[in-house]
Amino acid sequence: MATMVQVAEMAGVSISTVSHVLNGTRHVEPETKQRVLDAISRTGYRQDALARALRRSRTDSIGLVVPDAGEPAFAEMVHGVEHAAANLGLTLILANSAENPEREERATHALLDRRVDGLILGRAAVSTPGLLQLLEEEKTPIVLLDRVFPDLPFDQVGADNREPMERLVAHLIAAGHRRFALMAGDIRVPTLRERGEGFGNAIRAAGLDPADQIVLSGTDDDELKDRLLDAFRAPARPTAVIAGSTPLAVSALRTARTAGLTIPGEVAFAAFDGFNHSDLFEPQITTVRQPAFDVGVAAVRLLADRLHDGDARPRTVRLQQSIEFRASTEDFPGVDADRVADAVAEPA
Amino acid sequence: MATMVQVAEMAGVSISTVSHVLNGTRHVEPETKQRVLDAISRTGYRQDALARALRRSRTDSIGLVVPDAGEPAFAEMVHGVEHAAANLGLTLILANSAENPEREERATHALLDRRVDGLILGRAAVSTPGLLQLLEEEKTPIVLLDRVFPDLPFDQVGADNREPMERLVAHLIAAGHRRFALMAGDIRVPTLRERGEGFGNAIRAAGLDPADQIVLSGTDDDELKDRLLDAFRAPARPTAVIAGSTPLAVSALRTARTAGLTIPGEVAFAAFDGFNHSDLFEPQITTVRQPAFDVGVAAVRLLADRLHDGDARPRTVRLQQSIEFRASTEDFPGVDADRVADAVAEPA
DNA sequence: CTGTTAGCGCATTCAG
DNA sequence: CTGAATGCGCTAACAG
Repeated sequence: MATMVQVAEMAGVSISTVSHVLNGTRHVEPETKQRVLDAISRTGYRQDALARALRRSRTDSIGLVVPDAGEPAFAEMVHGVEHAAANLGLTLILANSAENPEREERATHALLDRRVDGLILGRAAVSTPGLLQLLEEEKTPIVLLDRVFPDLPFDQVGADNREPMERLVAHLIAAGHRRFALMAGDIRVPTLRERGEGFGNAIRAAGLDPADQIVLSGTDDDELKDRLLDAFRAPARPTAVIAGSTPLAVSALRTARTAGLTIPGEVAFAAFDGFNHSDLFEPQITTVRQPAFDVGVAAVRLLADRLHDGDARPRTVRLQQSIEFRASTEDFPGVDADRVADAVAEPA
Repeated sequence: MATMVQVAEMAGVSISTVSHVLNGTRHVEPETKQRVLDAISRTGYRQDALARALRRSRTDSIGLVVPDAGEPAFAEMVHGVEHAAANLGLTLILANSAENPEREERATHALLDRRVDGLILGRAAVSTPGLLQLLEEEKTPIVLLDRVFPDLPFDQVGADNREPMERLVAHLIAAGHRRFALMAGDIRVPTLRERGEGFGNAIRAAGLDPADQIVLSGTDDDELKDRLLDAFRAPARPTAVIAGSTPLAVSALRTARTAGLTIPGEVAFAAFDGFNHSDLFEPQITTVRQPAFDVGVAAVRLLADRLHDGDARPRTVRLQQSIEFRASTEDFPGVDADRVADAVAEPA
């Protein structure tokens, strides 16, 4: 590979001049400039991004750590981040922690050691003390992605999770549902916790008895399924199930199948994040859709702003989710009238 | 950030010694080594990957360019590549060409300029002359991903596309189908071309009349839909539709809906790549499933081998696809007996 | 067993 | 308007 030295020799100028025509950083006589340009194209010279970065102390790259590259929602965020980064001329270094605290810390260090100009971090459900300390001390701008932590002094982007859950549950209550099962999942994850909170808010706001609601939280998928199955087989089974994420939705759907319950005939169903092309398949699932691509874009935007003004006050951006109402919550034959009467008779 | 110089000063040794304890590259007296280690932890020193890479002429990173980061199959490959790269201590620089030749060339250059140790390239449907020339001249190891080009002197990984298509079509023919529609898509893409070829092979092998088959190729999605709709409305409409990719499957399903045809009641259907969790939804779609994650892993493996032995003969690896047979091709009430008789009476 | 030194390829200050 | 020289932070001869 040719270096500036060979270009300079061929053009009969100093490497300083080559550098300046390359970067347009000072005036160069048109004629010499042309000689340099010719030498560049004849040698096929290309700037070495590494050496340039070392000298300038900027890499024009950003790092992205996601907690689960396999989940479609995160894959979409990666897509959005890549897109926005490319638009700014930044290259993207990607790492996946796979919800593993050690991998998360290692990946974060690896990216920082590569001197990324900024880092977008979707934290794992649980982080190492080392990572938390690193976050505190690190000077490189960091944006937290998807999983929003209230008290951290970082720019953060995520979806608004409580509001759509409240709206969804209110909708189902208005349709007559009184007993819900929520597949809440790992509530150490802010996203899932917030969705769970939205659920609680809606139940209380409607004056329903929280004791009638089944909230299944935990990290053991098999156990969640078992508990949901028990609920399905109990005398007063839930008439509506809400899943807080795609994996939880898969578990819920499998459990409904195991229990022999049809959707929406025997149980209503809705999911956050959900499945692609839900409009094409039965059951048509009511879905709270997160603008995952845009969340990624917004993260880059926050990062770029911070790169530009390091002292601005940290911002937390919440993107709105939309609810795609479909048959899975609409076409059920109606809730058992007795049970509805019970629930209404003895509000919380 | 602390540099080796401060560590060396604090430990009372030369930077050379610091470097050697860091890299374990020559023996250091246990006692001095300990002093260095102490100084490192007290200063919070971390190696600068940039400077290290510049000096060593290796970045311990690899580049990945995908043609469509939004397609789930490629997202899975990205996941697989990241996973395998991380296992080898390599960081991943990701770029998306979005099927745009200029972006592809720009991205490839950007990664190469960053001196990635190797590059995994999923080519766009059409590349610039500049990219082709670059590929020819470039010394950095390159592995072609997913889209296999027969005559190129590169390591390549992709799925075997002809065989499963042949098997699928044979299966459908055995079930009585004689008139197919293939959503072939952009046959400049090797993957789609190979799937199309597999289709042709199967038709010929069965002695069916190619003229009875409808092969819809092209890049204009609306036009493909229109032509499929025409086919659906023709007197002798196809009894089975095969989609060569997920986007094509979406188009086909929408068109079937427009035409008011039920699956599999009135038309059988199968798709390559398909949808996640197809077992949970109706219609349950027969799917040719590509091991996308493993394709990504295999690409890294090829690249690592090449990094280790640059002179080995280029290899092309084809991973096998599995066919998930489901109701969409199984439970149709049967093909129109007359038409079957016709087709059998006048073989190609 | 350890230290000194010369670059890796570039951007940039300082001279001219 | 252009060139010479310095150093970003590190590794790897080379020397002792």
